[in-house]
Amino acid sequence: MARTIGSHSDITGPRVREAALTLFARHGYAAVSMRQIAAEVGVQAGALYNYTPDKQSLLADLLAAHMDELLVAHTAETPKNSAPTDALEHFTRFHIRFNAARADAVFISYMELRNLSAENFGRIEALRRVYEGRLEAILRAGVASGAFDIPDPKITALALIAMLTGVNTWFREAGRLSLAEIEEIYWGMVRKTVAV
Amino acid sequence: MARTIGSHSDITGPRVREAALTLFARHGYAAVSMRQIAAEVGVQAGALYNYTPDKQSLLADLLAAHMDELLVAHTAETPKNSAPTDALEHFTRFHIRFNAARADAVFISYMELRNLSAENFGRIEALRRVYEGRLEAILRAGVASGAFDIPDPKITALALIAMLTGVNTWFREAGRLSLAEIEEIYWGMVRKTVAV
DNA sequence: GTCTATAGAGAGATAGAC
DNA sequence: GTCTATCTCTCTATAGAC
Repeated sequence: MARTIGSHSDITGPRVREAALTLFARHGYAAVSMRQIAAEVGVQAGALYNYTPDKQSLLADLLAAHMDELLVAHTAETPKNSAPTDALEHFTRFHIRFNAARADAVFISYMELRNLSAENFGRIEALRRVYEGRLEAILRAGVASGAFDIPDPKITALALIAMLTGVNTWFREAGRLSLAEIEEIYWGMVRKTVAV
Repeated sequence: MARTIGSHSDITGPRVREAALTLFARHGYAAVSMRQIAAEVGVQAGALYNYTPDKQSLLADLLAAHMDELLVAHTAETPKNSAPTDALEHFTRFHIRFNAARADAVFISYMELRNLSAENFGRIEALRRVYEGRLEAILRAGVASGAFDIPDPKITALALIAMLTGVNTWFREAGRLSLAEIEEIYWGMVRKTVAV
């Protein structure tokens, strides 16, 4: 990769995070060296330290940014005051669509938590619990209104999220099913799971 | 850890695999050194090479052994000629119970596939597909008999396995729910998911 | 079968020139 | 802001003594 002398902080910064995300997802955090990331970006390893204090912070920032984006997008796209069934359908479709568009970030969000410091781990986990809490709230509202029959809303929330996130392990753009078809199938399963 | 001079191949071998399993699950394959494994066992790093040709084979053997155990146990414990609903209930309970008892092995089976050579990866994946195929066959039999209503048995098989395996991410022996209660809740969800 | 010692490669991070 | 050079450490794997 060609490079020029001079100032590139506005370009190089995002490229570093992008390269780290891709490489961490493909080979794992511990297996990727700073030199590999630098090579992908087209700089020398030392230059990376203009953008991150160390390797661990690079990972933590990627995970935190992903969780932030998830919560912000979910808030922005969620209609207010929906009936529980509508809210659950929206959550289902949002989750599949959002995660399918960010396969690498979702992957490292599950795989690389153990490589975070205790403090960073706590921060990321708290954000994840907020997201899980939103689904749980939808389920509880549906139970309260009589729309859903669920013995344990917390467990059901975790079970549904695991089921939906599982799409990422096999979904391929060129596969047998389109994302729209997958949304339909999964919404059908979610709907029946909570049905009275 | 104390150690003695002499021959211990029958003891040390299993201890090496045990230590590797625990450490790989806790810190990740790439982050664990042969020295750490040796220290856990109570030998020097060089001695490990009496039990594995290299680090990669150690991982591959752990994953292959886990998948073999899974298929053997599932075959042994599965009643013959069950009605689809009974077979599905058995699969659900078996999966939860088997995986809860082997959290470390399940974890690395999902997390460390990318650290396998292409050949080892193909071998492990084939075993996994056999297991998924058994659930899919149950679902298809239920559709054929009219017991289940499922738009896409392959996708439903993957979705249910993801849901069931998700238990491992939060289940703790000392937690709010016993494994028996969890089995009940999940069987309730599975039953409704496939219901006519 | 395990030890000690080490070869050889590669890691993360820093210093100083430009 | 990036480079080159390097410090210091750790890694996998092997050799040879016991």
